[in-house]
Amino acid sequence: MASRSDTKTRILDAAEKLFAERGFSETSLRLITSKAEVNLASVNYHFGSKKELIRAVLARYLDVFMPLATDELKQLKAEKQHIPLEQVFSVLVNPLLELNKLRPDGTTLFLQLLGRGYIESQGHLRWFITTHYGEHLSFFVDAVSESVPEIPKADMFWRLHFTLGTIVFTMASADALMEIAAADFNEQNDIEAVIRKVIPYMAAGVNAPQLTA
Amino acid sequence: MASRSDTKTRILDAAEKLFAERGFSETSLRLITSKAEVNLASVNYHFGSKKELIRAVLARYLDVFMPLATDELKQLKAEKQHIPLEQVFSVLVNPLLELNKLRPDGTTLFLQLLGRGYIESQGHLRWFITTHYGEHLSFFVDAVSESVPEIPKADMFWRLHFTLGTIVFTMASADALMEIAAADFNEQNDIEAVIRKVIPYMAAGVNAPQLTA
DNA sequence: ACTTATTTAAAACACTCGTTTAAATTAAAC
DNA sequence: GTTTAATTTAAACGAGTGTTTTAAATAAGT
Repeated sequence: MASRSDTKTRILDAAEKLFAERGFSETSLRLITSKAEVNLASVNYHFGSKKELIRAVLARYLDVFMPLATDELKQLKAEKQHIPLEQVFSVLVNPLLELNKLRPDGTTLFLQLLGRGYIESQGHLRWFITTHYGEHLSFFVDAVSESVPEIPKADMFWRLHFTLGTIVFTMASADALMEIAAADFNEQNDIEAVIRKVIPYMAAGVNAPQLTA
Repeated sequence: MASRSDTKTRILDAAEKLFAERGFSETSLRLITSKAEVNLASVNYHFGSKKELIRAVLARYLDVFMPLATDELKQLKAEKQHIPLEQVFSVLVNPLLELNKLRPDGTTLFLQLLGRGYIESQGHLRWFITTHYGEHLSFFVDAVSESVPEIPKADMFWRLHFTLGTIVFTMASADALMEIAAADFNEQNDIEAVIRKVIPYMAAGVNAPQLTA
């Protein structure tokens, strides 16, 4: 069983699911390998260490998502010179939904993994993301700044991190929130609905009026 | 050394600092007790278990903060009938800053602990907070709803959780963010400055215009 | 077909964790 | 001052962790 190296894929598939659900440090290699039905040692054989497995799990999505997002943004910038802020954020929706074609629940998994990563990581993941995808990131950040040029760079720094917190936390607990919304308000949401709910919130936040003491 | 039961306090003081810095599950009892200069077993003797220690650390702040916040809000509601949303959020500022009188860096520690709690907790902390301080929480939530009555209950549910994510994430990484802001923008911020930056963001987000596809 | 390299397998290693036990110490009660 | 209770201490327990090692099985190269 487990011919050739779909072992690697089996590990990645099992790992991403468990990582998204319970976080990185709360997920043991033994749990991953038992769910993947592979041998414990194969993780270290194929990935070297748990840290590198975590990076590999994220890279599988980032390698698809980042170029897609950059492409869409470039296309939009070619069409018109000034882009409303909300539209900059909306540029991310399609690339995110593309991930569902990559794997079942790909969008949710990716966003939750990203959330876990930013929350848990003691640097190694932050470092990995910024050094491997830094250009895509700053391209996006620049586009945001151009959309609302009246906001000082320093304030923009803070507001974009607020935004990061908003989506990261929302996605890390998206499953629980969707359940509650279903029970309390008879709202049957999927991840796309949540994304479309959060975008106006973030756009309004980033573009908030200042010095309103 | 460590006469009577300031052992309990020494443990709480050391624990809250470490919990805020590195999270609950990443902080071992051995690290706590060595920083507190007490015996390892004293944690289980005084608190029963690590879980109960975590709850005790949070309760020490919540018991002060929650009544203060409710009082301020009640006072404001007595003064005028309609309160602008931003003012409802601002009600939390003074109670938060009061915590600095309780202990050095009390405000930062509390907010970071709260962030860690909401991120890490597999239920036991969420349960603890809602059952012990649920009345204060819903009193605040109701005040928010009254400030922006045009927003449907279901949308408000989502937006308040977005808000929770914003502050929780911001506070959990506040130290790192303040360092970056100092290096990149020569901004010397303290926790109060960050709070005052985030409030307009959250208020604008909660009050964002709808269906702006 | 035989050899070489790759992959899988089972077991052990070395370590950390929260918790418990039982004895020693300190404080309180009378 | 003696007895009783509360607290501190050192040591061990048992379970779980990521990683390494060694040998067996499988696939590839020639």
